[in-house]
Amino acid sequence: MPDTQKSLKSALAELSQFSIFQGFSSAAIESLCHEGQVIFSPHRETLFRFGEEAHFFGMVMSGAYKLSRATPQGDDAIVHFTTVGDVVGAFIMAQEKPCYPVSVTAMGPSRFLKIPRQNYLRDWKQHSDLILRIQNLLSTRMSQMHSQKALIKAPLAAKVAALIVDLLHRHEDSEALVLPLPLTRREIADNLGASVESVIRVMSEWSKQGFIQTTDQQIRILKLEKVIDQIQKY
Amino acid sequence: MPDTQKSLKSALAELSQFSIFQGFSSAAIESLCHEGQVIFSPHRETLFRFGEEAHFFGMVMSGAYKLSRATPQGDDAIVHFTTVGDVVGAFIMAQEKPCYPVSVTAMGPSRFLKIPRQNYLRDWKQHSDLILRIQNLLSTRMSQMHSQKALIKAPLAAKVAALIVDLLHRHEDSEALVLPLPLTRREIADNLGASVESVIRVMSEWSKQGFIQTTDQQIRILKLEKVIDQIQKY
DNA sequence: CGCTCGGTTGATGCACATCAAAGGCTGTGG
DNA sequence: CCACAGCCTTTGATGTGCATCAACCGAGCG
Repeated sequence: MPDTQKSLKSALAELSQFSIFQGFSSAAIESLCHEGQVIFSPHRETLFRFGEEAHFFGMVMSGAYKLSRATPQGDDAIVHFTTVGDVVGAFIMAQEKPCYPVSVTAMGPSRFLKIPRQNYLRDWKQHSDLILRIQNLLSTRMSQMHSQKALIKAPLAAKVAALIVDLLHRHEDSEALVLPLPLTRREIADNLGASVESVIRVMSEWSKQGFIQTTDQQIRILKLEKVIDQIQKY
Repeated sequence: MPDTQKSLKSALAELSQFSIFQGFSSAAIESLCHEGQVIFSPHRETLFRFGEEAHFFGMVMSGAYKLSRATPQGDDAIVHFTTVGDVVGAFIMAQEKPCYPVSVTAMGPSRFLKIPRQNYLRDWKQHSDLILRIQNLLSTRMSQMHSQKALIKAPLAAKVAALIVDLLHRHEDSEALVLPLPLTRREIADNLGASVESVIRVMSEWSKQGFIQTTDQQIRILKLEKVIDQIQKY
């Protein structure tokens, strides 16, 4: 038995935990993920590249990935951070000859369930509740982009604060005070359209004030209220 | 026969033109839009308001609407411009108690097909190809937001140019050189997160150069290549 | 040990916001 | 019919948040 299938079989129990598969039997999940693979991505490995033809979609099983795009200036703009349980690429599967609209790169060691487009066209498309779940994920993402857009004119501190709060809320356990993904200042900057230095100036001020604390890429929030205050302040 | 139903009946022929209803029979469309109304919105009338419970979704039949959100500073951020054929609010219909994530306001006199949420839950949800079409519209919108995000660090001129080019491409006939909606400098500014004055400075320069020309809110592009150049230039 | 990567700090400059003032145009009410 | 208010556009003067540039430190790593 090839390695990939073995890994899929052994992952079945894990898969049934994810909200997208809630209420599906093991057999149903197995059929939906037929020929799928659990991919291990080391830190900074790129899973899909912007513009490539999209033969696969899938779901983040552990860790996190950033969705990014090259800017005309040559650097990257991070469009979205995907975390555990997020679906990637599913909503372009129905297009004729879909191409990835963003590059997908691991942030820290991560695992991804990679499913052939075939499956989408054959199985997923027909399950209207499956499509609706995907649509809900997509619409959450959309609404998050909207919130971010509402802050364009706000000072940088507000944007950073909003990003932190958003990422914090992704945790299942809503009491958690640690961001669910390793995040460098550069990545924050690339997501907000700011420079690294400016982000650093904002965040080291907060560190001094004791609002947050970072130990190698892990950001811990000490005074959440204070951070939330920054969003409104102007 | 009440006025609203009459207007729906008489609109059936028109409805069948829209891509979302392609391939559906008159009877099918009528059932999908059962109890729907064609709403006429005068300029600047607000159809839905941010945060309100969403009892309706629908489609732009003529004119255009802006989707906006209040910023913490009190002014509005325009999140998206919807034009003819766009669907509004459909992707939140499947949520338990959906609320509009944006306000929807007419730009110039417009018409909107307003459909009760009921219909979505009863009919639309089951038609998986209908959902897929909506998903495609949504994913187009998403990808447009991504492009815009890739330009955050670009100079204002590039953002304005990109917006104009994007709106121009919405026309069925791709040769058209007039924007498909009346657009004030303030709306452009609110969409890009810039100040009115800055937008004006960029655009009046282009007018002087003869790239564009505006006669009461109607923006005509005279030298498309020159405008496109602005996106890359930095 | 040189390399890359992440974080930090200070000096300088610019793109754009802000403020102020004015003119045209439309609708509205006295 | 005129006055007035609101909206859109425009232009100039002034200010500032943040980018940019430059330099340095510590940690991990082949």
